[in-house]
Amino acid sequence: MASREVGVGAGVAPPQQAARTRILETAYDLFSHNGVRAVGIDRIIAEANIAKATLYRHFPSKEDLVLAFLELREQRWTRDWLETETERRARSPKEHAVAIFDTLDEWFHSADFEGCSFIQTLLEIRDADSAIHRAAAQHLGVIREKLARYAEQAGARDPEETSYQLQILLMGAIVSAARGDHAAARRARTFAELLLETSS
Amino acid sequence: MASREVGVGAGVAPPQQAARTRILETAYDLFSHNGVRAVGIDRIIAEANIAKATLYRHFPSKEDLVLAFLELREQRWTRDWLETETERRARSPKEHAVAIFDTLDEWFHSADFEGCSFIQTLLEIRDADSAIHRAAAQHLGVIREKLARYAEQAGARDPEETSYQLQILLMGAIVSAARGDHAAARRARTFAELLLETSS
DNA sequence: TGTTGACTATACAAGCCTGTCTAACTACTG
DNA sequence: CAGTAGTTAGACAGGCTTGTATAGTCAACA
Repeated sequence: MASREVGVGAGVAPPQQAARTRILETAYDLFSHNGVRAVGIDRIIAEANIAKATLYRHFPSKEDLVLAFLELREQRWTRDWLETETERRARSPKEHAVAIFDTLDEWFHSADFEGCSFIQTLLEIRDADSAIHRAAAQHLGVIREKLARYAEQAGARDPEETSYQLQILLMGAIVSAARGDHAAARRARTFAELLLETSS
Repeated sequence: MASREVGVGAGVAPPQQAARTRILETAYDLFSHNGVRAVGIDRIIAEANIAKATLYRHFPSKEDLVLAFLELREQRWTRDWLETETERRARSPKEHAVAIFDTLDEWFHSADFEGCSFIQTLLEIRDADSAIHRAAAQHLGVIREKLARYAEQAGARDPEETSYQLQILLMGAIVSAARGDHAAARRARTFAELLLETSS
């Protein structure tokens, strides 16, 4: 994944964006590996080598930083990785819904499997009124919509219902992998094939 | 759920157990609804109406209290509720594996659906070497073993493999419900029926 | 009746948390 | 050359965190 620009600006970063980028990159790394609750502002400041005032200039509160992190996570994890990799793997749009579990399989076997930040954040910040909780839920909603398109391409009779079922599989496999089940994606994959055979 | 004895002692509580029980009851309520990370010792002390020294007499550290909470959670949630209710609902052992999703359905629709403490704790405390993380993983393992027995009773060819798949469904449904999907258990149920039809 | 053990209340240590503020430095810009 | 905006380092506030220590209360029991 590119470590230069993060979709905040376009093209070459104006110099005043360099600090912001460094902050967000560090937050991305720490939040995605440890959860947003376990990582404090001070640690981000230390590892990003910036001053506290600089962080608070770019992100008025930790909540703002977390929301920016989730946004970036959707770009990098959901779009640039999960979707891109899945659509690259599949030989036809019909196969997207199953190929997504092959993508997961590769992830689960990678050295630093860091888990799903949306699920983790959703559970960590449980207040349903909080902007962070709602953002995490919404980012999961975006994934569900993508699954609905995949279900449609696979010829599902009820793509909406199938997408909810696929997401249950997806999230269940991720939690199972976090528990130590390295074969979770394979198990979920055979499951998904069964679902699509029956519901199309 | 009984609010007197908590399986710590037997029968009538010796007077010196009263404080311990009050601490553990309060911790159970707070931890299960808010997560172990979000709840501090001070809050437990305040709500249990006990002195700080009393808490540290019974539980040398917060980690000990969390481990005791997870133990109690297994007794109450896994055994006294999930298993008991599932086996009560099923008309025969063959139906256990599907009935568990009816039990979940009732849970998801209850007023204070608090989520699965084992999943939440597993994700909150990510250090795989931590005793808390390992305990949470192990309590999920106990559930998987139960699912293997249910799969066997349902006539699954490979009860072990089926149990892993059932747990992916189970945990996926729980996370989906936490996201706001009230129909998650119903969706998972039809899914489980499909699995058992095919794999037996 | 005197001792023991559990409890209460409260102060305190040491550290981490978010967030504000000051003061100085740097680099660009009019 | 002066002004402005971004940055840096660090102090500080106020609160919360886990855990320890002190001192006093209460009840059971020998």
